[in-house]
Amino acid sequence: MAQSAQKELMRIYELLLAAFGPQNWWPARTRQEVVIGAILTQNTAWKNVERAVSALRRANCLTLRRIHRTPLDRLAELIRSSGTHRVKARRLKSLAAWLQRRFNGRLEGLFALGLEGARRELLGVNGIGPETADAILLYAGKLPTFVVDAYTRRVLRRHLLLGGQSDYQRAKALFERTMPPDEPIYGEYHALLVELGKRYCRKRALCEGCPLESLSHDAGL
DNA sequence: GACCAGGCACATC
DNA sequence: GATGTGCATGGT
Repeated sequence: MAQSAQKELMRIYELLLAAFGPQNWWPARTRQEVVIGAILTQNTAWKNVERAVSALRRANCLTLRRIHRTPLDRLAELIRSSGTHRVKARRLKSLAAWLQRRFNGRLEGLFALGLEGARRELLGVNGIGPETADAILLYAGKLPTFVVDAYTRRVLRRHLLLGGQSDYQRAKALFERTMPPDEPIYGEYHALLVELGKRYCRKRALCEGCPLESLSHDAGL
């Protein structure tokens, strides 16, 4: 089973890569921008995040140090377009304050703890859950941790690689058990799954034309 | 005018 | 431990 799951996951990866091409995530200029974007994109379409990032850039506020020094209300106004802006402003502030306090404002200090240590630290910060933590570790820290989102779980269930109660950890463990810990591939794979979801997972409709249609267990997403 | 988007925290059962 | 709800804007 482990062997076949591995083949299945690699097959899915190859099909998605062939269909969509490399996604080259994360779309950001700096590591701090990745971290900020990871908070802003929570439950939000990326297009709306881009507006918020642009506003932060115009305000010269696209680092955690600057965010740390920006008043909450001002910050919330800058990121309004990303939705739940008051919540996200609080989360960005708590993250920036924590990084300043704990690592003197430097992400290097965090990532130097290694994957497990840095992950534990991040999960202790208000507003950072498993998915956001893994996105930060993978795309900003270049550490090989797999990012699981709702689409990913749906794909795994659909292809019978996971049962009905597929929580975050189970899905993540499945990928990391069956694929070598390769950071570029993990990054590309997650991005491809998001792209798949965006194109074919709307409204639970059967996914006609989905690149995974040819796979045995696929009956739509 | 619904419904959704690259979630998370918190309350409740 | 599972499920429900608030957060809130902009696109379809």
